[in-house]
Amino acid sequence: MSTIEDVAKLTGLSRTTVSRVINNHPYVSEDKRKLVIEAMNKLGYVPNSSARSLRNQKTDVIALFVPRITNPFFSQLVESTEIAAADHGYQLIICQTRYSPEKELNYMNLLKTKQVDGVILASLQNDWEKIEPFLDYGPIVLCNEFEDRANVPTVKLDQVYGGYIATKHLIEQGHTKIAYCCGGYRSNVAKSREIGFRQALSEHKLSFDERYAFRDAFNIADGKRVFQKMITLPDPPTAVFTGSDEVAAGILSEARKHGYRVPEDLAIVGFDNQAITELMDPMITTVHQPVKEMAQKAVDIIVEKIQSRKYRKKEIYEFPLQLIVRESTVSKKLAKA
Amino acid sequence: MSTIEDVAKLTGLSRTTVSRVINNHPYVSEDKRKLVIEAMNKLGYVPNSSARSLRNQKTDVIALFVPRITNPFFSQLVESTEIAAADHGYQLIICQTRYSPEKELNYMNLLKTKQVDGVILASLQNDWEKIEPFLDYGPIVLCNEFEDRANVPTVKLDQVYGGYIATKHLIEQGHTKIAYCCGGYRSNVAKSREIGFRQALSEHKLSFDERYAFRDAFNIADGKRVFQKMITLPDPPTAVFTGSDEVAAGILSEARKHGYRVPEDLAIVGFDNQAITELMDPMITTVHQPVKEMAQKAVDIIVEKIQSRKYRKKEIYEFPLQLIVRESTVSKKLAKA
DNA sequence: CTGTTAGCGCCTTCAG
DNA sequence: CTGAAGGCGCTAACAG
Repeated sequence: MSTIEDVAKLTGLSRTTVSRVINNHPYVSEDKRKLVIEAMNKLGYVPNSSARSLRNQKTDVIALFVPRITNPFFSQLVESTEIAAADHGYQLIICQTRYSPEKELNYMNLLKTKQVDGVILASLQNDWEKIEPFLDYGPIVLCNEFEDRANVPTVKLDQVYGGYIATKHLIEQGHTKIAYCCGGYRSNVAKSREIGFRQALSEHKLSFDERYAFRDAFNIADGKRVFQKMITLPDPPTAVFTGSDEVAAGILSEARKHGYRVPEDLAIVGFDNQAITELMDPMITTVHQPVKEMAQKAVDIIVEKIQSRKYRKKEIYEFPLQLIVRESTVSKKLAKA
Repeated sequence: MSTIEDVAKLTGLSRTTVSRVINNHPYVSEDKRKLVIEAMNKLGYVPNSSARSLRNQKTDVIALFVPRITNPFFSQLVESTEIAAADHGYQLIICQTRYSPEKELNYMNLLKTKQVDGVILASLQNDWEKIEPFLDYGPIVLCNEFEDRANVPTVKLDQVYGGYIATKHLIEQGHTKIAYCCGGYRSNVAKSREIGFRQALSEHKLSFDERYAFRDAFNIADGKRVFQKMITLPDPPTAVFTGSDEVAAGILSEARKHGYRVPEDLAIVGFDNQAITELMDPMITTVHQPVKEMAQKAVDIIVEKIQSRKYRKKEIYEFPLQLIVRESTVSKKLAKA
């Protein structure tokens, strides 16, 4: 466990000079530089990062908050964020809030204790007022999730539009009884999709039926459960808009089990364009989200904020969403015609 | 950004006493303790973690190496590891090697620079000889992946048995032409499964047919590709053993597209027991891996090693695997009978 | 171009 | 029960 001092001694130079070599400073003669590098190799010397962090007041680590990493949307986000962060020389700490405000707040202390240089929030469990004070300690960037009151950079997708195009597509297939099936009461992502959903409805003189609304569907099991409930309804819907491909797949699988034909008896549209959509039979119509671009942008921004040290400015970066029509909404014969 | 000094001044006490309060030391009078806590709250004081790390020679961070986090097996592993780590008061840094030995080696420097207290390797891209020297700097635990020459704790699953039971099951369904379709030439996980595969074969007087072997299948697209190749074979297999549910799903989906009936024309067995196996039609027979238990154990061990400072002892912890029979290997009528 | 010096914020002997 | 002082390893003035 050699230190800079050891290298200095071995070369007969000062710690300063060694430090200069480490940090690629100019004004070091070529021969001394070589001498130092040689000594570092001989000793297997590597700078201690805690010492550097303490001295430089930065850790080169950022934290990414997600509810659960096993949600494929978020694992994609984590993957892309990790790659983008590594490109900038940053390590990534994963914080799974598991939808708990307490856990989220607790992880926020990473910023206060200076264990990370910045935080990317891909989900938000607390009121913004609880989060805002942490801006005293470092930058926060919202990525995916968003919040009107948040005075920070936000990288998001146009979820209203996403809800809109998916629903409009369903309406254009002739459906009038369309269920709404999303997850998260407090999430603005879900709220926006609902706005888009309602917008498409009202544009076509259809009204929102609260009996068709399910707002607690996150995963496959939820999808199955929702299907069960739906079919017990007096006048069941003929189509369903969902907030994730997992939910859509759950509904689809349960529908199949009950002998329902998709899309003839029930049309289903998913969200995220996960791999599963192309695996299911029928393949699931969905909304593609440019996760990679969003993650990349979020990292670019937080890196920039870490340097500029201006944290409290609201800037919105919005990426477009795209409907991908497959078989779960359009009967195969028609689609192939 | 207050420091311990600020708290000391505000209370009129010394830094030492404040430090004692922070670290729950005994021998601090109750009133002074309260005084300090009050002052900390007033100032919003939180200890600086870089300074603590430097002083204490530990970071309370561990690194987890995975090839890619979007592989559902690994995202499950990450999820469980993060939770277990948090329970022990550790943060988790994610290192995606993307199957690159260089990236892996590069991330290993986290140990050398003392940015992390320990490393959990869930995959291994380098020869052990390249990894071993890092044991000078901290503990390494193998989790999932393993290696004979590795002189470190290893938490693994009985992959030989996994390959064996899956293959045996296929044979018992009457198959004699069984394809082997796994990922990773260097991975001992894959190698072990092949051993189990061959073992089942030879126990039933069947021989391994190299034409039926595909060792570069990792994901859905690979599965599709493999199916295409398989059906062009002169005497194509009637069953296929795969190393992951994604590959199995890819094969299944492609088979369906080509009008093959599963399991009648082609029986398929997956690996991992991912959610997708119950979503596909037919549902996929697979091998369940107790990921959560494995992750939990790996964290327990690395935490213990960090404390004990003995890194170079080989210990094997093996968890059992379990065959889960579904529809992709047993025709529905029979299964329901 | 190189070295001396003073901390970054914290904890831990060692003395009271 | 409390405090003074040194140092973890590194870098950035400030002098030469």
